[in-house]
Amino acid sequence: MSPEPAATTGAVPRVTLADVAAHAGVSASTASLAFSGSGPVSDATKERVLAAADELGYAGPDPRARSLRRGRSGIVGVVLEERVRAAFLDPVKIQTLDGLAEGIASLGAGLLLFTDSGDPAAPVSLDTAPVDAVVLIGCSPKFFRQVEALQRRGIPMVAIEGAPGGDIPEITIDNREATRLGAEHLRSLGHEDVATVTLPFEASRARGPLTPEIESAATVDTAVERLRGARDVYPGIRAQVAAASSIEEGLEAGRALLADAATRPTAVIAQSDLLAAGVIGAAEELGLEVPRDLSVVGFDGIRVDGLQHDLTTLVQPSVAKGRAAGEAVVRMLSGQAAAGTDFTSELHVGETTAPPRA
Amino acid sequence: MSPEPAATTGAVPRVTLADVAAHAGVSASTASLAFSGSGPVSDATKERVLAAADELGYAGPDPRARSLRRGRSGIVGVVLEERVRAAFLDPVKIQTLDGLAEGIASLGAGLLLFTDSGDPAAPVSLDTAPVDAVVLIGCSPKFFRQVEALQRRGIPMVAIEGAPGGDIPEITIDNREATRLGAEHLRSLGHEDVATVTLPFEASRARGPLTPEIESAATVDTAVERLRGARDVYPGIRAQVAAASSIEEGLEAGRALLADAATRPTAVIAQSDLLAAGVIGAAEELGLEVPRDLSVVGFDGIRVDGLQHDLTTLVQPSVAKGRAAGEAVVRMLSGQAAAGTDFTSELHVGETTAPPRA
DNA sequence: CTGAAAGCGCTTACAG
DNA sequence: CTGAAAGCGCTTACAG
Repeated sequence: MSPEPAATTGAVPRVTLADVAAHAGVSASTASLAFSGSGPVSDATKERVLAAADELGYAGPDPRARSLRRGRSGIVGVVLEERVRAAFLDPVKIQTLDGLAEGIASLGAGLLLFTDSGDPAAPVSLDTAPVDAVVLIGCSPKFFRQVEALQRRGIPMVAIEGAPGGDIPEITIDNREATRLGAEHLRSLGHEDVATVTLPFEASRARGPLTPEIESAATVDTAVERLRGARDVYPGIRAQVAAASSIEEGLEAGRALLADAATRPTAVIAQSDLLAAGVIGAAEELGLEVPRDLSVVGFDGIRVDGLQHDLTTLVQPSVAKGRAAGEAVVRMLSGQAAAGTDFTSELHVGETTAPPRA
Repeated sequence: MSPEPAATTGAVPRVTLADVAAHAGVSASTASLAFSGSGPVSDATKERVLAAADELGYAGPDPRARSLRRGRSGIVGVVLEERVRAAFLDPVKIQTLDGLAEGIASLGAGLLLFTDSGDPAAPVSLDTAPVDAVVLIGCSPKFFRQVEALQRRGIPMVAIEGAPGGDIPEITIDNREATRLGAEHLRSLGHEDVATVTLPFEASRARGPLTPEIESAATVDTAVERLRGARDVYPGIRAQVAAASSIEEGLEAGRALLADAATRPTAVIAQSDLLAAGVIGAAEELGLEVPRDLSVVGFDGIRVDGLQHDLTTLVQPSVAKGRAAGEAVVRMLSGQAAAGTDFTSELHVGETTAPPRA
């Protein structure tokens, strides 16, 4: 015989606005007004209602009822399509999320995270959650069905880099043009033999030299566009695919690219700052000095924690992207139209690029 | 005269379950059953309802109405008390959040993030959000009022390392004992002259040598407890306070501690792995070799991206903490009692500790 | 400034 | 297996 649980929660007696009104001797309408402050109530009445609430232990209007009645829940959904720990390994995503929080601040709304929980049997379905709007970050078309359902329900949506389908406003950046800028910078320094380390081309995240097969199976636009930008300047550029955006992966790719002195490029275009930091690490392991022996260009413009170099990189407006998405959502919720935005990245010339050794 | 907006959103005509039912020629109850699948409906009827829904463009029951009626919203609130970018700089927090997502997976609930949006005028108030439960991560007592309101409403709460007030189950780890273990390891190797790099002691995040003033104004238990653990073994230990848990801060603190060869300790106890990585970097800058010239102990047991050393550290169960919180929430929501958990960390002896040079 | 009434859209006992 | 009725707890025109 096992003992009964010591105590159960949720046994709090439900007090409703009606109870409070009755206790205060006013109508429910008046009590409601006293709480919302959105109507004319005499101070005396208001105080009486608040006192009654206090006596009964009433904690304010039930958000569920309020949201049904008002048609708004005060919640904005954010879809990430990865596990929390994977999504937040990417500093750009974190900054974007931060900007988003800022962009919707005026709504006083919370951010409801939709991620892969690791339990395939328990998917939180986007379309049974009480959201006022949804922002998709880096999502694949696999959400098409749910996206469609949300659109039918009139829920405003915005996508940040991804192709969720539907006619959803998109927030994008100039991946190709920006990378081309970085490549041109290298060419203007005199580099002829340049290699690139790319982001994964698809979810399976193969690692190694880029093959036509990998390229034709690509689902990640960012990697493809940045590669195009590099090819605009160096058409036959050698490419090494990383399995993720991390220093560790950059190290591995860097080793693969730099190990053989005979085939060693004089410069590397990394598709992210983390990858660039790894490439620099690999160079240092081999006794190479950056930028004297190897030039390295990154992408993102984040501060890589612990990296001592001032990295030459394409600075993308990560926070602004999120904020723009948030502002678009706010606009749509107020009944206005909202369009996407295509942001521009800037070349920051730091101290990791220089002319090649003669 | 400015032009009208091109198009407004939200103009979708609202289709309700009643419309669908009418269209299918059944009652609302039956239509409801057809969607929820929780009652006996003939296949023929079900199909008719679904077909009607399709024709009318009905995307399924409105989550707001459903949550009012059912008394559950399917949302678990997570309070972080920082900006998104600050909170997610900490790998331990990310892992904890990941574990939490896992722990509540069976609920099929989403995680509603409450963070500082940067806009003080627009605080998302915890107590007007439709949450079924709330998990506080590293929160200060400043939430006491809201916490109380939630308790009055019978909303289950769990705290992970923090002192939100109230009689909320807490998930904690053995900060003091674990650090003591690390210190004992150093002592057993023969170290006499040991210093420590601590986490911030309060929100203002002063940086520099630890003073009695800083210590007495401490609000962050973690830093205090880990310091105590170090003092259990090295009572007069010299302490340098970092302004955050990062490699960069570890570098700074490391430089301060190691620059002067005359006062240089033979070992450093860092209160986080990121700080430890920074201390190692500082040592290497000075031409010191780890562990030959300096032993370094970390805390957390995360993989520091790009760190080449196998760090000696106290491995805390970050993911398990989150999962435990999630499971406690699930239990409470099913009406059972839930207690807190105090987790134990383990000493991992890597390759960054060795006997001091003779 | 206050109250009576309707209704937000759904689900759930309860009959049949 | 299906339907009629009540009600989740609130807010909002509408009268007064």
